[in-house]
Formats: sequence, C-alpha cells, structure tokens
Amino acid sequence: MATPPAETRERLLDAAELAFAQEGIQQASLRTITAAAQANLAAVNYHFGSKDGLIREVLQRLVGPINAERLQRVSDAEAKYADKIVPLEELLRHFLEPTLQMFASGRSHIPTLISRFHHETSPAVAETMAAVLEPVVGRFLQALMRSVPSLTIERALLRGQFMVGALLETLSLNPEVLKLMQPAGVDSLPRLNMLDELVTFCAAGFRHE
Amino acid sequence: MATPPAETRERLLDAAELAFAQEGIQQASLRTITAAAQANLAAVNYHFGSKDGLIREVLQRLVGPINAERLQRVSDAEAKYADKIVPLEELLRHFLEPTLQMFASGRSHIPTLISRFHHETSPAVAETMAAVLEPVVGRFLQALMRSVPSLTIERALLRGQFMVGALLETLSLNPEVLKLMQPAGVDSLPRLNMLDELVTFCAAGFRHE
DNA sequence: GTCTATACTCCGATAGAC
DNA sequence: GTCTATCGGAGTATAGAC
Repeated sequence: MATPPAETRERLLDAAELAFAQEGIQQASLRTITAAAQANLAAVNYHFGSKDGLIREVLQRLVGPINAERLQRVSDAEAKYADKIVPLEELLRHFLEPTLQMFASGRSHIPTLISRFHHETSPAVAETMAAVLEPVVGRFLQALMRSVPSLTIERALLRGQFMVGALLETLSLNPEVLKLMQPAGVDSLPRLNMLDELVTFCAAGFRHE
Repeated sequence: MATPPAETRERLLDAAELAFAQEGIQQASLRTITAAAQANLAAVNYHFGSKDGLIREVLQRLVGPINAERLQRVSDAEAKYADKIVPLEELLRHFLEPTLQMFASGRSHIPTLISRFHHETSPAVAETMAAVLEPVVGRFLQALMRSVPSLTIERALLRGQFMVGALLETLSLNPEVLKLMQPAGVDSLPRLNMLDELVTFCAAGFRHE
C-alpha cells in the first residue's frame, strides 16, 4: 500500500493547486502540473477529462469547505440568538474568517489562489464559482438585512461587493505590506489583526446612513 | 493623410487594449492583436520590442492620465482649503472618480482592463504598476492622515487597500449586478450612484474608532 | 488504470526581402 | 517601416501499449 493508485488523483489536485497559485490558472501548463505530481502527462485527461475539468475540481475542493463552514457558522449564530438577529460584527466575522484562516493553514499559496479564482473570467471558472457562491450569498444577504434593518436590498448587494473586494485585496497583499501590520514576527499574527480591521471597516460602512 | 505611417502604433495600442480586456493580458495573442489592428505580426516587435513592451505601453497610456488627474485634483483641493486639510469625503472622491469616470467614457472595456492590470502578477505588469502608482499612493496617504488625524500609518495603508479592493470589485461587476443599481436604464447613471456609495462606505470605514 | 509516444495547433520572436 | 516566411518551443489532447 505504498502508492495506491487512487493517490494519483490527489497528487494532481495538489500540484495543480500550487501551480495555479504560482503561475496563474491559465498560464500553468499540464506539463508542469503532471511533472510536479510525478504523474504522466496523460493523467490529467484521464482523471478530469480536460484542463477545465481539473480547474473545476481544484476550485470545488478549495471553496466547498470554506462555504460549508460559513453556512454552519451562520446557522449556529442564528440558533444562539433566539430572535434570529445576529449582531453585524459577528455576522461579518462568520463570513470573513473562514477565508482568512487560510493564511494560517500552512499552505500559504491558498490566499493567492482564491484571489485568482475570483478574478478569472473564463466560463469554466466563472460558472463554477457562481454556482458555488450562490447559496452563501443568498444566506448572508438575508441575515445582513436583519442585522441592519435600514439597508435596502440594492445597498446590501453593493456593499457586499465592496466587502468582498476588500477581502480579496487583503488576500493578494504582498508580503512587504503584510509585515507592516504585525509588530512581532509570527506569521499567523497578521491574520487576527486583519480580520478585526476588515470587520470594523466593513461594519462601519454597512451601518452608514 | 488618409493613413500616415505613425498611426500603426496607435492602432496597435487600441487593438491591444481591447484584446487584453476581452481575453486577458497573457491570453491575448499578438496574432489576434495585429490582425485587429490591420497590421503585420512583426509590427509589435518592431514598435515595442516584445509583447511585454506592448503591455507596458498600454498600461502607461491607460493609467498615466488617470493618476495625473488624481494628483491635479488633490493639489487643487489643498489649494482651496487654506489649512491644507481636505474633508475626507472630498479626498476620497478625488481618488475614486478619475477611475470610475471610465464607465462613462464610451470605451466600456476599460474598467475590466484596469481590474486585470491590478491583479496581474507577471513582473512586467507588477513592476510598471508599482512605479506608476507609487507617487499617487504617497500623496493620498499623506492627505488621508491629515483628513483623519486619529489614523495611524499602518491603519491608513491597510484601509487604503480595502478601498482599492472595493473599487476594483466595482470595476469588474457584471452587468446584471449593475442593472440592480439603477432604476432608469441610462448607462451613465450607475456610475454616479456607485461613486457616492463607494465614498460613503469607505469614509465610514476610515473614520471608525 | 497508468504510461509512452505523438498528433496537431498555436505561440512569440527573428531574418531578410522589399 | 512594413511585409513574408519560418524557427523553435510549448500548449492540450489522443491513440494505443502495457
């Protein structure tokens, strides 16, 4: 059982994840990916049908758990508050933290990759991304308008876009800027600050007027 | 003077701008661009040395005027306020509006292209972008900390990143979301709303605490 | 189920005629 | 300054052996 055949698929996904983050999703070649995975060039086509199939699979494996955690946390929070109204800051935290946790996951290329997926315009990525995000967006919009009763639906949508933009920009921050944020040198420290900063910035924006 | 030879360079830049926006900067091929510009494949190499040279030239031609307008508007505003303290909302407006005006410029692909340039990680783009943005960022940070005296430099930098993220996300909004923002059907209308929405959202965030 | 070998297309860049 | 022709290489995908 040193190298069971089922592992090839996982090695390909891991290698693709890293290559997509480092070189770009479209730029990374199947030759690079299969070489890094110590698999044959034909393996991608065998396991995923095409490069688009591989891309879709990497995306779902990455974003699926994040969104599942988001939904779980909102459900827990709503259960905790009997009136179903979750304080705004807490709600934003449940949306933002599952993504920001990736900074501390040890797989430091993940934030870059999430940013790349969000800004990719190819149909394969855009459609999969929309399908994966749709339930989460609906759920949070609903909760958001309960937390801030004065919000109209248009404003909630637009400001939600602003928040996502701020989050994504945070994910692609270069290391030099990151260093500015942390007095000490621990790598997992800025994430905490960043989460608090993002939450207070966006909460103020959501509440305005 | 129907087609003076000097025009080829301009046609190449225009064609590249459109192709970069529609297909992606790395994905767009010189063959597509030169065909659209009704020029020869070798023309790009002759006029710009390489594809990277073309990319840099498109970027500078696009972002240069925007940043020049930003600096001019800040200078005008600081001259208007004798104490050199510009109200926060006005300052943000001077930073955001030159970019958002691109929605009404008739060249509707420009917002997408700006977003692409910002998220591109190739050295040719990243270095040029950093060089072009550096003076503007410095100038606005300075003004920002005067407009909001309680801001630390680290916070100003980080929140500035949040604002840029929100702006860029706005630039890549898909048309369906855009339609939600405007009751009437005019295409230049959402830009006005969007600017106001961005300014109030970010101003609240900058002022918090 | 996995690999070898290869097919076919397209890329950016250059050499040299005009 | 602009064109034609072509180079060398890399891209994805497939056919067929094992």
